[in-house]
Parts: sequence; C-alpha cells; structure tokens
Amino acid sequence: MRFTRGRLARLYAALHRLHGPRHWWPADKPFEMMVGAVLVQNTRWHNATRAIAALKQANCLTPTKVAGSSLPTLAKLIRSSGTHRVKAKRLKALSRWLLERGGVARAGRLPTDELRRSLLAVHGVGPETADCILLYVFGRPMFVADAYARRFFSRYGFDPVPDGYEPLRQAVESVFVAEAPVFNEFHALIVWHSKELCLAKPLCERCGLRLSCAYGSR
DNA sequence: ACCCAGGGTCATA
DNA sequence: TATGACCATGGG
Repeated sequence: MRFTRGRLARLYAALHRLHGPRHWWPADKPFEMMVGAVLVQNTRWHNATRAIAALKQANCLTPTKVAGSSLPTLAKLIRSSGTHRVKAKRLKALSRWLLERGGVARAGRLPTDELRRSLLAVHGVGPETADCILLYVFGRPMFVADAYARRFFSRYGFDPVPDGYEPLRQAVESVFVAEAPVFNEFHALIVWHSKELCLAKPLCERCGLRLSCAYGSR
C-alpha cells in the first residue's frame, strides 16, 4: 500500500479523533527543545529529561553556559542521557551555532532549506535532529520520519515504507501538504499512539481505512 | 544477564 | 556509497 494524500489525511484525522490534540514537545523554551533534540538521540525520553533537569539545576541551560562549560563538566551533568561524552561535544557545537547566528529569532529569518543545511552542518545534528529543531523550534512544516513513524507506517500496512530517513520524509511530505502545527500534531500523535495506547485501541478498527494493522500482535 | 532506545560520526572497502 | 563499530545509561 502506497502513500497517498487521502490515506495520510485519514490516518491523521483518525489519530486526532482518537487521542485529541497532544500539544506536544516537552520543553518550555526554544533552547531547551534544541538540547532535548540532541539528548534524546538513540535514548529514551526518561533519561534525556533527567539530563535536562540536571542542566537546569546547575543553571547551565543557556547557549552561553553550555558553550562556556568544559566537556567533562558538561558530560557529568548529562550523564543520564547515555553516550554523554559524545553528546557533550554536540551540545557545545549546537550552542556555538546558535550564538554565531545571534539567537533563535535571528536564525529564524533564514528560509527553511538554508536553515536546514546550516543545521545539518553542525557536528552531531543529523536529519532527524535537524527536522525536530526546524519543526518545534522554528515552526517549519517538516515531517519527522523517525523510528516511531517508520514502525507506525509499517505496522499499518504501508509497503514498501521507503528505506532511509530522507526517502520516507519526502514520500510523506510530497503527498501530505500541511502547516507546521499539523506536522507537529502528526508526529506527537504517532508517538503517543505507538507508546501509550496502540494495544488498547488499535487504530485500524476505528479509522475505516481497512489497513492491515499489526499493532497488538507483538 | 541480556536487550535496546525518538541518531550520528567515523573508519574502512 | 554502503555497511559496521562505536558511543553508554537506565528500564524492561
């Protein structure tokens, strides 16, 4: 089953009807979101949020403080997020990038494609992290083609789910055209549905898409 | 005592 | 360009 505008629109509508708006990304400030996007790499949110809390506790959750901290100091603070020595370098690189660009508001003047290229050039920022930042910090309409999205589509019978991050993102974005708030909700709903309620309320029984949903059989 | 998570980089061939 | 090793904690 291929991606079409109709199928994705109905999936989105069904998810939204089932779970309601999630208004989701657990951070209250832009820099905190950016930090979270790095800390969550290949890690559970639980562990990433602990690290963010530690940074906050140490009064270190600003670009200036992160850029100015030593690697060992930073690494110690974010230890709970796993691969902490790696991530310490990445946080510093991202902070430097933000400072060089003169902050979020200033950086946000760039057009989306340029902003994306700029983010991808930062050490430790790959396509998924870049898209999370673009979507949740800069409000650009990006589909986050992460592991949840891949599993989700796969289990709902899309075949083939394009291999690799970019191909999946483009497959979705080329047919599902929407504003940033919709992509924001879409991502949030996929994650929420996948981890919280997929077993209790299989979407395929409610959305009328006749998808061969494999949720619940794991 | 395993297994892996909302990735990304780097070294090889 | 395409794989694979590596990073490393906390929860199941």
